[in-house]
Amino acid sequence: MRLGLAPAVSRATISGVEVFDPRALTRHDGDARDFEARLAGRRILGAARRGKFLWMPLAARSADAASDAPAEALVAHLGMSGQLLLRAPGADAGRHLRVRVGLEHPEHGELRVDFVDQRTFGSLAINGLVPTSDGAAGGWGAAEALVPSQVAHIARDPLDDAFDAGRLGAVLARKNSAVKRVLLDQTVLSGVGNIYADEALWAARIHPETPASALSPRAVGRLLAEVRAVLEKALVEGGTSFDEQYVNVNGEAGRNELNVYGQAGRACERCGTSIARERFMNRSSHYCPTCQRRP
DNA sequence: TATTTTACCTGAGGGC
DNA sequence: TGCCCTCAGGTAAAAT
Repeated sequence: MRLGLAPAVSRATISGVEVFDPRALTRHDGDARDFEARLAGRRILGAARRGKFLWMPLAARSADAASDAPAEALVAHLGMSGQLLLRAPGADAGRHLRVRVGLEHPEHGELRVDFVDQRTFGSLAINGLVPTSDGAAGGWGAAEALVPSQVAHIARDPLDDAFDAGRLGAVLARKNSAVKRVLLDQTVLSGVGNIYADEALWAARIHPETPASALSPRAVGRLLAEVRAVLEKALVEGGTSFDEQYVNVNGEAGRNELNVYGQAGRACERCGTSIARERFMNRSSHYCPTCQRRP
């Protein structure tokens, strides 16, 4: 989504903002009027991402520009069902349109970004930027070593050049929690949700309930490699469309195919054993009982 | 302090 | 037909 958004929003000026549902602003610390007023007339500098958080740094208003570095950003988290759709100005609103951002781009002309969200777990916010703790760029597509303050506690994703693999190993070694629980903890590593956790654990042949501290350094290395492979594949395929909520900026579904998630009862691709599904943290885990031995 | 559970939310789909 | 229940899951607050 960030890749699709970046060329359309970079250097564009926000011509107007309409908030149709205030629940889309649960991460914003002002009301809808404040949100609209603070965005109108601002210029977007780019589109950056860390894990599942996306943000668009905003140029300072010329009057209060103390430095060249942006001071705040428009932050988005899509939750489960959020979409940022790039649409022509006259396009249909659709049923779950929550926020509409009108843009004027120096080359592409008039555009709009629609924040559409069925389940309303996603939201937008205007948030101050703070320096990164490690001094590296804030995330993918970030020009500066800055990150929105509400994203500062989120770890880098495993594909980020500045990702600290040593720290991951150290955290895993001292956690007795199930390894899948740790994979889902965005303060340890980001970008992995329920689907990609199951896929990476299957690929690494590790049972989701294995205590993180019980993994050998070799197993940790294998797991990290598979997490990276799963994320890279998903990015190439444009994401995973388990239902119609997962789409790119043009509303197109991802084509990523899965080995275990949602495959309960089907034969394991490697050994033919029936894929198991069980409750885990109020959701589901999918795994192969033969390839992924319960500890 | 560290870990685990729950609330938030809508729509699809199944059972009766 | 229509009501009730379950399920989907990321985050952060609340509970243990």
